[in-house]
Amino acid sequence: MSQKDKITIYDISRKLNISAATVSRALNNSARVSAKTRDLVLKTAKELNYQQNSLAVALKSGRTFNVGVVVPLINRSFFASVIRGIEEELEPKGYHVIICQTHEDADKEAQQLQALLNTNIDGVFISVSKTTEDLKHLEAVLNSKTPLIFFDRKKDLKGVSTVSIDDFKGAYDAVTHLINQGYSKIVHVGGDRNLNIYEDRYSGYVAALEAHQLSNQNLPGFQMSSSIESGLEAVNQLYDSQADFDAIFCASDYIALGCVQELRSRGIQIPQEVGVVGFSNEPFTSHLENPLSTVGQTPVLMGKIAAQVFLEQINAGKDSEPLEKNVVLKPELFTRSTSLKKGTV
Amino acid sequence: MSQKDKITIYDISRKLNISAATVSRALNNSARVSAKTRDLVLKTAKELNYQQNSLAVALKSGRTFNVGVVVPLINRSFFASVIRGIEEELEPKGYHVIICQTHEDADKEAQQLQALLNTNIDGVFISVSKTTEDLKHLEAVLNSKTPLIFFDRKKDLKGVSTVSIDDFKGAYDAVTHLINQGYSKIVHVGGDRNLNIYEDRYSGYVAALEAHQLSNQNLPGFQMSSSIESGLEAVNQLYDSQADFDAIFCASDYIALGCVQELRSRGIQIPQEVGVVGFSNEPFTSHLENPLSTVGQTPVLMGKIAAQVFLEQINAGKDSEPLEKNVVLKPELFTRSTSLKKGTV
DNA sequence: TTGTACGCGTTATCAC
DNA sequence: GTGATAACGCGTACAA
Repeated sequence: MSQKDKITIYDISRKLNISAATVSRALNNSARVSAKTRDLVLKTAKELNYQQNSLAVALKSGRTFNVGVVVPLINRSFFASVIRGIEEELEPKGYHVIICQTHEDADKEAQQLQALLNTNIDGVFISVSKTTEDLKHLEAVLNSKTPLIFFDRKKDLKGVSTVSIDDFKGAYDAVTHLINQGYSKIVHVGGDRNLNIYEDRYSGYVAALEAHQLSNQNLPGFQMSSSIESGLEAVNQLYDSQADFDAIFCASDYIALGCVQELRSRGIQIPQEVGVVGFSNEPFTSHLENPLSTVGQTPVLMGKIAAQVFLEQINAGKDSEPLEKNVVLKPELFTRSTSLKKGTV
Repeated sequence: MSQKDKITIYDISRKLNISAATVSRALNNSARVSAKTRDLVLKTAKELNYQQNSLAVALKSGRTFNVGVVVPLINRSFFASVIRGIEEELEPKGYHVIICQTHEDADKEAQQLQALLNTNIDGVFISVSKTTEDLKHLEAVLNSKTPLIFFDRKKDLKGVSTVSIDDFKGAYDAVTHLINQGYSKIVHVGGDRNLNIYEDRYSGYVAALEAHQLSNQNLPGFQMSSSIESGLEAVNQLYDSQADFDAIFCASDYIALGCVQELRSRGIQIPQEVGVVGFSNEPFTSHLENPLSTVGQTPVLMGKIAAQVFLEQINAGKDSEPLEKNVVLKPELFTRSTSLKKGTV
């Protein structure tokens, strides 16, 4: 069974004394083939264990049935889940998903995108890195007529469809929940507002405070990276500056975890003295002894919808105007132990 | 700047009134080109924003500079880190890493592998799913002369290099640590021993007990899936059967977390009454209020070494005998709060 | 040093 | 219904 050399449609055609063209037609279910020869071709193809060379097909057709997914970090549960959603939707249609991570590096992002383009990808899904400012590499994708879809983290670019969640509402709901639980001096430890998601979460936070006449307290604000260390540092700064606060709304679960750790090491009671809410619903948030309240983002659904948008674009034809679709998903608040001052939901 | 149509070496050759062959040579730094024409070609290539069509190159050369990584689950920190190690080693060499997940499904694994083969991948890294019994799809990879490398979870197959950690030693060290901390009735909640890693962890556990004359206690044993639920269930079964135990060595961190949760909900003191050790050093283990003791597997290093083995194989030439290299890494025990009965390391 | 011609495996467009 | 033939874009013997 050591079938080293790849067999082609020519091997089949020789064996059957027919032309390669006929074999190709038979394999592709063309109507212009007699049922008899088609069955014969299919049978011998199976016998010889023929495998279509998708490289040749791609070179000929221009379609590779490969799509690229570019994310900052692969090991964030959020991104892994979005990818899973894309896979679940696209693999049944014969597509392959190539995953790239940028490690939040704009240069690396540009390289990855260029490399994907070189392999004649059929489409690109991207959640941009937080250092991305220049958009040339994204425009290059559009210029090559390759469908481009932003998910979660997006940039302002014509002709690009986006799938995101309503970060404003997610933040607004989270802060409102804190207020309903009896907290009134709510600090926000946010992310880099260069990214739309962190900008929107900040705006939602501000709006919720305003809606409850709590916005004139001169509360300190933070823009930090999404990490445990940021959370530790933020809490330290709050106490160093003797700020008056009774709750922290964090732009990420990692920040929230850092806050919780530092608060606890200072002997602060959570949620009695200080309430904490995170963002993303990373799995570890529910594993903690005191599960963390957080905002869920339905990432699998996000991936599925992004994939559907891509398929629409493909079906519309390669030369049609890029359809610009903007889907916004609803976030979901998970109220767990770190924010339940009253003990009820 | 709407450069829609892809430009080829022919476009360059026409513009310069030279042959496409010369352009190709110039682009590939062939010695058989005058410096003058080479510079000219390179310059106009840049002007025209020429991008090599890697599909054509692949079809011609048989090399795609794509490698596939097949893992059970992408969102396990362990696998994500191995992938990162592979990337770090291979991307500088011009390779692309295509990631596939099998969701522990042998059929899906076979499909993924076949699909990768169809795209003329240059190599395959795989950690097999736990349901994999039939090895035909793996032999198919070998028959196609594509380098195949097992990491972590391996199968017995000739001509395949493997990179793994010493699971036996990892388990042996963990159990010995528990014994040194004063535990003597140590139960093992293991994984499916169809997988070599769980088999080895079980053997290491048994050997450590034997080495300390603790093996004749008729302790109950478990083979369960790696999940929180498994841990909950195992602890429940232990108490239901009124088993006499004072420590649990778990084959995974998720099982360990489940054990900890159930023990705590029953009011058992950890580590005073019962000690717990997990396996893998998933990040959440150090995030817990009571950080979980666990066995670390240096996954990034594992990925890097797997990549190096692959490169060796490639450099040895495609038709050379497949070199069978077996690298075994040393595990690293992280002793944290859940196993420190004496309070010291 | 450069050009010609061919092949990689497939599909599409012609004829017949 | 079937068979030549060209074409996708590139690399490379071979010839010049």
